[in-house]
Amino acid sequence: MTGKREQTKKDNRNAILEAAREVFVKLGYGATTVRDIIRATELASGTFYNYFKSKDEVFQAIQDENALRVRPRLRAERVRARNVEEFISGSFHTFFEYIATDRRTFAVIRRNADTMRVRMDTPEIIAGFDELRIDLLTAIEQGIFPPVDADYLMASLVGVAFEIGEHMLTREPIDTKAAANFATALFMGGFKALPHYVAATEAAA
Amino acid sequence: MTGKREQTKKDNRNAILEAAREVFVKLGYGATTVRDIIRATELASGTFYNYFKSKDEVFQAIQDENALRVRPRLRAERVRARNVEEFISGSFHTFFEYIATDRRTFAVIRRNADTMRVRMDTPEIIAGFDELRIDLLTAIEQGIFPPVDADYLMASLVGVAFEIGEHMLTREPIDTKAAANFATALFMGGFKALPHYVAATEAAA
DNA sequence: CTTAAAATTGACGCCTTGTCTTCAAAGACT
DNA sequence: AGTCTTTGAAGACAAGGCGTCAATTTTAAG
Repeated sequence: MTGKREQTKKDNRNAILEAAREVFVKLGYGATTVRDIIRATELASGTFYNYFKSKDEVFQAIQDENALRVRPRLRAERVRARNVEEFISGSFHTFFEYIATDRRTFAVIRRNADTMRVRMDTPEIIAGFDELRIDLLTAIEQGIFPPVDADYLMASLVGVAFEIGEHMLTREPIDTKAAANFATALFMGGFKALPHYVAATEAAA
Repeated sequence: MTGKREQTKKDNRNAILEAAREVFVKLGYGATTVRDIIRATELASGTFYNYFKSKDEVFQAIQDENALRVRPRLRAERVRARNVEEFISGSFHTFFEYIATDRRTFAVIRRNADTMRVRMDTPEIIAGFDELRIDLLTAIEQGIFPPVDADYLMASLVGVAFEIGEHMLTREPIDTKAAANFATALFMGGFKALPHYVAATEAAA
């Protein structure tokens, strides 16, 4: 017995999310209203607010779901890595393949005519960044990576991934391998030149 | 004689922009309304629309002004460069110093609680990116740079600049030189490893 | 001084927002 | 099965934003 109450709750939430995805792509994030979203469902306007506080929160929920889909893959890739190259190369390949495959989802993420860029501050996405930073620190401790500034390195990886990812999608045909190779080569060469670094807290210890 | 009409026109426009900067920082981009902006001036609501179509357009105008402030400096740095290192290093130093200095302006640019990230698609900013791409292509032609994928390289530079820039601002004290050195080293090392590349159009010729 | 053009004003109609009361359906208890 | 309680969907409502426009003031020109 599932409990009818629980079931409709899930159904309604999904209906709203699905409608939101649809409408965000069609109208763009900025132009869509909460009413646009519920109008695309069978529900009443007041019901929306039982599930989300605003259209922003729906957007976050969608982003979180996206992040949850890629994060485990990225994580697995990094844990499996036995050296720097596998770490970097695996991450880029996975990420680029994801955004190339999941185009429909990425359409929501991507630049909209009247909104900014990627929403990067949802809990899940932040958690993903943190995970990356910790994995980098671990790799440095284990001597897989040279002791560079993990925070800046993370920032660089993220920046390159998103920017190249976006350019990659504008090319025809979409070549995720070429994009990943470019990014990987950049970092593989760059590592050797990076200034070595000891975090302030560790230096004090 | 300046012409009184022209003068008040400029004054009004500036008043709106100044009020907008103030309000965007205070309330965040998403939460501010056109009314909030004009309320922070002496003007009437209708007047706003003689100058801008929406709050979005005001935001763009602010971004454009910002871009116009940095672009010439970046350009000069690149034109002066006699080799790869000067090109890269000069650009990063200039950019990081700019965002560190002009904090108030950057506060508008930076992540807001309820909006996304940087608006990257205003005409001036796009022009700035284009300028960078062209400078890169020129440098490649002149043999200063190896023949790499200029588009991806530009994307990487931009991604790294913005992401590291943001992290840099969270550290105390703010060390623009260290940030620039990190980014420069990454690319200096990375270059040598990048796959050589001939753009499709040129390859066809 | 008169007339024409330009630009500002603020009220207006339309729309969205988030809230709140009402009420039907689901589940609990006997 | 019958009654009571709780949940949550519904949809009306007040508050307030949006963009427009006729009226009015301000500047420039003749």
